[in-house]
Amino acid sequence: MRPAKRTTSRDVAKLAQVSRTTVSFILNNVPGVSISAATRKRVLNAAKKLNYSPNVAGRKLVSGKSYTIGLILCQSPEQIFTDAFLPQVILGVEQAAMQQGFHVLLKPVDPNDTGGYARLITENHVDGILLSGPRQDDAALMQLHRQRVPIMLMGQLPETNIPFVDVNAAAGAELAVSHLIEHGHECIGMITNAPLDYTSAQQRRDGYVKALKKAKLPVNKAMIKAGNYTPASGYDAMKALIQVNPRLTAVFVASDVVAMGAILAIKEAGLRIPQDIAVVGFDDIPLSEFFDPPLTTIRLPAFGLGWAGGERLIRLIQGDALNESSLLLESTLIPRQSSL
Amino acid sequence: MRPAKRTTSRDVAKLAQVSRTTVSFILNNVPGVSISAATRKRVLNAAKKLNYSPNVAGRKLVSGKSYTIGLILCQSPEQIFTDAFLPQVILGVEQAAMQQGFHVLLKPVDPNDTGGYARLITENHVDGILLSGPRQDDAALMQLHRQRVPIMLMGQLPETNIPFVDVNAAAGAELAVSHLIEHGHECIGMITNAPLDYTSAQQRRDGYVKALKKAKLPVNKAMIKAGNYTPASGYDAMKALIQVNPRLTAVFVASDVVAMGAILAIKEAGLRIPQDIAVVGFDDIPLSEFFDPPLTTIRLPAFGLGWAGGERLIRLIQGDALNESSLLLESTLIPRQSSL
DNA sequence: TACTTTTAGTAACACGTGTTAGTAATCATT
DNA sequence: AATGATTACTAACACGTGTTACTAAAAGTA
Repeated sequence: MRPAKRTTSRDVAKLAQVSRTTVSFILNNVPGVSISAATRKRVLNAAKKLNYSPNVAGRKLVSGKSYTIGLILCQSPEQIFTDAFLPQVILGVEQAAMQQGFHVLLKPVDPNDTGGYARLITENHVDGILLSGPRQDDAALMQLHRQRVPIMLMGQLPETNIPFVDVNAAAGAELAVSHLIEHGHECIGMITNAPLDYTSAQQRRDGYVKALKKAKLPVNKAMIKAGNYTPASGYDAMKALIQVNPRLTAVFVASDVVAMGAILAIKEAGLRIPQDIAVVGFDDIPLSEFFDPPLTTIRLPAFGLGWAGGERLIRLIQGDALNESSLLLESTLIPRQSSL
Repeated sequence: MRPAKRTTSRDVAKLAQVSRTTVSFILNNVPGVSISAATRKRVLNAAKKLNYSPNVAGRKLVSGKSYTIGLILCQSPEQIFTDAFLPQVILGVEQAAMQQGFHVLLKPVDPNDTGGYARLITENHVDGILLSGPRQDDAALMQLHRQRVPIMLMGQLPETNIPFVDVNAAAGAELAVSHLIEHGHECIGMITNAPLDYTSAQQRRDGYVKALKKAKLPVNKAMIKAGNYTPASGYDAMKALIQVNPRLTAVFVASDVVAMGAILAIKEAGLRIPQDIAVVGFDDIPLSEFFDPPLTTIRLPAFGLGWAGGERLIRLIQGDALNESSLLLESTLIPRQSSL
């Protein structure tokens, strides 16, 4: 009925005929203490024989460390549902954590009731927090930061000095739009990946604007429509864009998923891609190579982002100083037929 | 420098002028002990004032419970990268866990070195395990099961009596193929979602076979090609299928993502969908509505699967008897233009 | 009043670990 | 041979909590 009794370090000590302290010294390879080769071997054998592994609860209690990081996802459910980008990021985080012997606690939080995750820290469940999709209005976040809780953001929060890792989305967007300009387009629309109160949407819009300005092309607010992560939002936005501006010859859609909807709208309008309207996406999801036509897009280092975030958070937890507190990862243009 | 000292139940006790025991009784609402209304109020106020929350490490140590479940993902990295189904499942798990006050520890494991997750249990990190994508050859899993560790599978392992939740993939596949048969197709190929040593691939194949037999159509092994989660594998499989069998008028692809590649192959062969070859997918990922043409597919209750898995695992952990140990969720046909 | 029951609370232990301070035995040095 | 240093270990404490066994006072009962 009841789960088989756990084997403790005391059991190992008894079997190896030494004190519990010695067991701890040996298994943790504590530097500066001397243990004879014979007893070391005896203890290791005993540990293996009993299949001993230390109880994290006890260890956590005395050390104050939980060797767990909290991965907080502030994205809306729609984004989590549709975002093909996220799994790669998560995988990267997990990989980095595992390399350092850390675990990952996953916590999606409703963007509206942000801050419910603070309990993870106060209850000592996790040693630090990796926050994906931070929001400006997150009061709990600032509170934790003041309490010197190790925090690493994935995404930026301009007004703060909380360290972050992020993809250089603005540069990526500029890359995308410059690519269109180089191919002779002068009337280029944009559909954002998300509503504009998300910083990730702002950055991409800024890159779009910067590329236009650099080429001395006019920036027209009516040419920018907002998506909300879903293909359906891309479909609606594209329809509106075509209707408002018949001179349109190209569109930058700041999310491949949203672009999928936009492409459908273009086809339904009887226009050809890329001959009538060229399309460039953003994210390089695994499917975009198989779009019809294959989608030119910006490849983001998703796995690398997660990895860097996890690795740097753990360094922070362990008290190592980061030589530069934040990190911007660069992206690459993947040219395919939708813009050529 | 050092993180502000934690407030413990001792601090609360001191402020409220009572013993630590009393604090514990009140905050945990222990039944059967009598506490005057006055002191109860005093303690609650003190706790609130000090912003006290109990340290899980201490609690875990004495109770043996961690109020955490381990979500083990045995999928290969390719699948995790491309599987749009997974985020919804994870969200469901988290939701169910949260409702019961549990946390979710995420652990992707390499399918080759399965069993690395056993440490989560022996180290007492988690109270139970929710295993997505179980493999037949997973010795560590059986070992844990014998030790009476609470385990819930997402997906089935035919030879065992470990409780599971799963989607009735066989029935879903049958639905898909029957739909094609009803529309007059007699020469129907199949591309699996994964190599055939995955049970999820077997189940879908079995549904395909069953539908053919029911309609007294011949089953031809050469008409079944294996995919491996990626669109590229669908592309290759479809090319092979067309080459081998020119009479083909329909194909059932047991994954929307893989279907995306198959669709490209069909178009490149100069064939039209659905006039020359009808296509039915599986999963109903958010994008499939926006495929060209929109993809007929089987919708799975992804969120519900995760939710049920989490909820039932927690019931298991808490010692509740499940009235039926396992659960099969049904799926729905979503007819769209790719088969009409 | 004398006895029992209920109320309101506490002291002390257990959980399993890491770590500091200390102790005997052995070895090296003068 | 006497002293000091090193080796090889151990006893005891601390971490923060839940819980059992107990007590002293108050209330109820005969």
